[in-house]
Amino acid sequence: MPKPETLNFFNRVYEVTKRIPYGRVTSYGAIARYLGAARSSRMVGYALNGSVNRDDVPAHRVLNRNGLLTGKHHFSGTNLMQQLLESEGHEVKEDKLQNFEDKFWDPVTELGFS
DNA sequence: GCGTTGACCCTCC
DNA sequence: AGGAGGGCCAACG
Repeated sequence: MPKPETLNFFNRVYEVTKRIPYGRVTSYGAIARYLGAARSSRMVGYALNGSVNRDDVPAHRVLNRNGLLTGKHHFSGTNLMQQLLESEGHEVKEDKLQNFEDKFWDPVTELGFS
């Protein structure tokens, strides 16, 4: 995360989201904690709403704490988010990612504190 | 500048 | 164990 001061909340969310490795997923709360705004998890989703138009931000790799595809409704197609996840080797059933904890990627743990 | 809104999360019945 | 409700905080109108 370069220059946190000059980057607003949205851009910081983008930076973290872009660093999610292929085949891994994370949660809104994890990103929020990494940004130091543990109570602003809703804003993470709000920010991703603007980033979904950006093709450089893999917003489909961000789920809620239960591994549920809560934001699938904001994608172009209803099942686009699920198909993107399935194309990365994930297993989605009933809008919920299977084996979520195993594929979970915590930026605080993986990237460490900024 | 105030009131509403939300791709969430935690706590309490 | 499961559901309902409140809290948070930044962006939007």
